[in-house]
Amino acid sequence: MPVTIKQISNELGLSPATVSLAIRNKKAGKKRLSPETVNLVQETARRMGYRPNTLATSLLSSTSTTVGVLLGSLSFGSESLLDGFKMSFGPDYTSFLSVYNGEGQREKSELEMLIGHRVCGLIAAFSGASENISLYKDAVLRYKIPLVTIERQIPGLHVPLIRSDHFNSTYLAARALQELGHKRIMYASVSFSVSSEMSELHSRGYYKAMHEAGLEDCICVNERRGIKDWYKSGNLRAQVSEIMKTWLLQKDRSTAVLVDHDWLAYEILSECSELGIRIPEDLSLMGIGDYVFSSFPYVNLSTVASAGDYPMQTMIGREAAKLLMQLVAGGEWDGNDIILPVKVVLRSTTREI
Amino acid sequence: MPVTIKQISNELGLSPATVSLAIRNKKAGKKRLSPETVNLVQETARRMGYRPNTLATSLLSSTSTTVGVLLGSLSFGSESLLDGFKMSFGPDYTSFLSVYNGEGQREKSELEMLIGHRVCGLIAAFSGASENISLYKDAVLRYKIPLVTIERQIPGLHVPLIRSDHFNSTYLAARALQELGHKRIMYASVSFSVSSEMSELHSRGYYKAMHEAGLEDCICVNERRGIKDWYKSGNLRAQVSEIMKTWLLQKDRSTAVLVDHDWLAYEILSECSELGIRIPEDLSLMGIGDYVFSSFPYVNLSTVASAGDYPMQTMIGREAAKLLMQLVAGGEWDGNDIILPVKVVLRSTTREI
DNA sequence: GTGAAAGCGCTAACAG
DNA sequence: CTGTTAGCGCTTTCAC
Repeated sequence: MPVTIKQISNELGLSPATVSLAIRNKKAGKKRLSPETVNLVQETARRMGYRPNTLATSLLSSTSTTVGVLLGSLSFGSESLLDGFKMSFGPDYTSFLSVYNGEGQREKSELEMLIGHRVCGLIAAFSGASENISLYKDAVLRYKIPLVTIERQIPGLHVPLIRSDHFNSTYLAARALQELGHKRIMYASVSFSVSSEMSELHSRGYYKAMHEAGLEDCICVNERRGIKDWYKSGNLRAQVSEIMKTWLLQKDRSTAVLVDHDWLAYEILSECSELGIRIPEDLSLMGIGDYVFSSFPYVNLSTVASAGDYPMQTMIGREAAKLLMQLVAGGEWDGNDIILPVKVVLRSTTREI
Repeated sequence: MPVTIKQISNELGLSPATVSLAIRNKKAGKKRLSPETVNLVQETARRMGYRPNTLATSLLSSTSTTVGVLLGSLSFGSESLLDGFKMSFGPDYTSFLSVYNGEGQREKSELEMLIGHRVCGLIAAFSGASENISLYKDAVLRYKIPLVTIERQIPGLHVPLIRSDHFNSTYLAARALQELGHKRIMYASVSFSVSSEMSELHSRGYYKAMHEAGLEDCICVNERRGIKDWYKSGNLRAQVSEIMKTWLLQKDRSTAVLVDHDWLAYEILSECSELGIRIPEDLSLMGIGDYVFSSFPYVNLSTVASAGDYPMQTMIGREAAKLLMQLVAGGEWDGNDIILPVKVVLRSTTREI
């Protein structure tokens, strides 16, 4: 049913080559087509609803304008990430969206599909499944597909990583709390299988800030298996109870709690209101991430935000896509990962002490 | 750089045809290849990192396994929608994600791209820009691309629409409030250019419930231009002030307010806490949508939710993709739109009176 | 059992 | 200024 160049050429009694040139108005070399022909052809093409078959063009030119986006899951914040990608993709590029929902097998098949579609570039959130590393290597080394990663590195493959500055998130947060006069600052984290690098950096930032200030650290780490919907209300309840129990049992209670993630803070806010613990009077609370709800007046959570012009997820998406576009255009990578800066935002869940 | 069948055939001294058959292990007709050949070829293909070029296959077969997803914007809730799509797309399908950010011109070019890529199916949120209708028609009528719409109809094109039951959202909500004993129920809405159909149905549902009960209606509609980030904190402030002012000035104040959208309710919660209006003691508040935050204990908003197994956006995505897959497989559409059922969820922002 | 040839839609080279 | 030819990578007849 699609209209082809051949159909137009038959309709007009011209050769396909002429039609092809006329449609794109290509004055290649010295051979200018007559303006009448060009007009006639373009007019006819429009009338017949002709849409060039990108598949054919890509096949012929061995290049495409499609980029693959491979994500581990579609959850809260993904929309901002995708929005960031869109900001930097050129207007002529389209993107495939692939999601593997934390399944290594799916990650593999989605990646195979993207390679099969001969994407000209790739943005991926690697799962960590070692059996898939060779496929990523194939994509980059054999198929020469420029690859930019987010969230975590792919071991053995030297490609750019774009991420938030996890180390400074906790470092600056702890420092900010210290400056408010807090001495006993607890750090609570819920780690997911997906983010071990992140947790590691978070812990280190916190330690450094505490040790530099000569303060004692107090850390409370919990596990949460299953990344799907982990942030939805209720799914963090057990971890939050654990954190609050730890706090309640402290002989010398911390005056501030710094948590891994805003969503954890939201749950703690709930828990505290049930427990009759007033925030920030009884306890200062700080999150990380600055998700939409944190700036919402009703919540007004102190947190660590992107220091850039957009929310962190958007920044990551934007920078990742920007770099990818450069690589696709043949540019060189300077070899450095992009660590996006953060800043502390003090709102009303923290107080001076 | 990509590995081709020809390379494999050269490597092995076989013909491309044999290799092609062996790779897919196709025993077409009676001509079974010798198992040794099959093994040898498959082994070699694996070793060489062969990935079939989908572009070539699609071109040859005039079919593809890519579906186009065209959205007006990427905002809060889009991730659930996309997740819903993914749930129903077959594992062999990939999707293009196109976003036009409310710009008619962009909608056109993205749609053209999708057609150019010869997607086998299309899910679209039409912008309402009449100049683009003919292109949608071209896609469906000329290119025979099955199309499923979400959010709004495309005038003049008889294709399925998947949406939430807007009418019953307000109808059931108003009824629920009546059952709690409320007589004076205000309905406040912030309408966007994008959603006139929705607003219309919302109003009608509310009216019906009030008139059936013999109660007087009180409606307060505000405009909010620019759909991008309309829900972010602060962007609804003016509208919310207007709504609260209307309420404060009522001679006989409404005991309940029903709003168009949970996010509006969140803002009202903030506004009320600043104004010293207690919810639900002074005023019962009900939203529509049941977004993640509504079920969050700290908010606990009474609202209208999906009556299905998943949140509304996910349901819409799931059902839209499911129907599309049926159409792609050659199935017939029964001609009816899919209106997804809703239910009232009473939480703690409403009280009996 | 395997190979040769044609063609999907398009464009680049080269003739005319 | 326009037409002919060849070929991108793949699969499908149809011969051998």
